[in-house]
Amino acid sequence: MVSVPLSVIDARSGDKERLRLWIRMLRTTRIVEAELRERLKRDFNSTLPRFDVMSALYRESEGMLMSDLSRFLLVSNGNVTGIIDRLVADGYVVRAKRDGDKRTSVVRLTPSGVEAFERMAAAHERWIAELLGGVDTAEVHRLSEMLHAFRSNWEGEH
Amino acid sequence: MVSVPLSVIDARSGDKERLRLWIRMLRTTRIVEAELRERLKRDFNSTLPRFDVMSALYRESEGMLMSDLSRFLLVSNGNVTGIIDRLVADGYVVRAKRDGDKRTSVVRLTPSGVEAFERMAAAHERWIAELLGGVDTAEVHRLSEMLHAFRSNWEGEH
DNA sequence: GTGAGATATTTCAAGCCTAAAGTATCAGAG
DNA sequence: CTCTGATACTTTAGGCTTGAAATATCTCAC
Repeated sequence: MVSVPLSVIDARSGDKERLRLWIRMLRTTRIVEAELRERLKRDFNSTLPRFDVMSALYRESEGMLMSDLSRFLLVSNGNVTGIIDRLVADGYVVRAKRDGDKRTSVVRLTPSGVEAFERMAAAHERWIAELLGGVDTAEVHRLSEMLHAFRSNWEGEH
Repeated sequence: MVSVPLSVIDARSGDKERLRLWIRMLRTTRIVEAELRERLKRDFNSTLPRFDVMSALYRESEGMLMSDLSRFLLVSNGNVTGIIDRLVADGYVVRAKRDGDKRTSVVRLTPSGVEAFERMAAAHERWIAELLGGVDTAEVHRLSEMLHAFRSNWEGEH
């Protein structure tokens, strides 16, 4: 007689595998992130967080609220304030008080910001193609779908 | 007559897919990391970097050099110095000047550090099982192998 | 043994990041 | 109108992170 159902044993061993998966995912992400950080600094004297912010603003040419940015980028409000401050200092972004609500400020890229972002984005895309080039094209699709499913599932619950 | 070989077109479209994959991977990692960070803070008043350092030291009960730690964790030397400083202040880690070489210091967990890490590690494993529970067990294995292959490939080249 | 370059670690300045507290504004109940 | 709670944003304290400069020590050719 077996004292533990097989399904439970399966779940347990699956959990070990999940832990291993997480560690590998974290490590892979860090390796690629470190490489991107280094290249952004070297070629554009910029950073990943700045790139992320500019990328979000590029897609929303009308501009975004600070709170939209922090929600979209999954970072805190105060964090966005600092990054935007530095982008404004560099002339890549402007804060505007447009609508009636005096609490909000709409931030958007300046023409100079658009130009800078486009150059960075082109390089970024080439770098990713190079860095992930070792992953088989068929597997890229599978993997991408899995991660998308994970995230949809997560957001459904939270 | 086709001006661009099909293989090139394939490579191009695969690159777009790789970019999407990277963005999804980064986002998934951030979601899970944010959740872990929050729980480590809430339940153990600790952080992810501290957990990583303690995890490395736990596996090497004889202790590690600062430079071994920074190499293993993929972070800079100066970074490790700060994290170890705080762990020492908390009584979880000791720096020892053992061998002949007066430049190096061997850091290792104290009994209190071992005890604290074991409690955190148990919770951490449960959390990962919960957070990645939505991923099918068969896919976990596939995914894990892919990432392992990616990293081996990367380290072969760098 | 001694001087040059290599190695181990720390310090520093600057930027990223969070949670929590602070400021200003808004919206709605009464 | 005015009070109350919600919302948008900034500020602050503390920790993480890097790359580069600073210290200290080691190694080894001479």
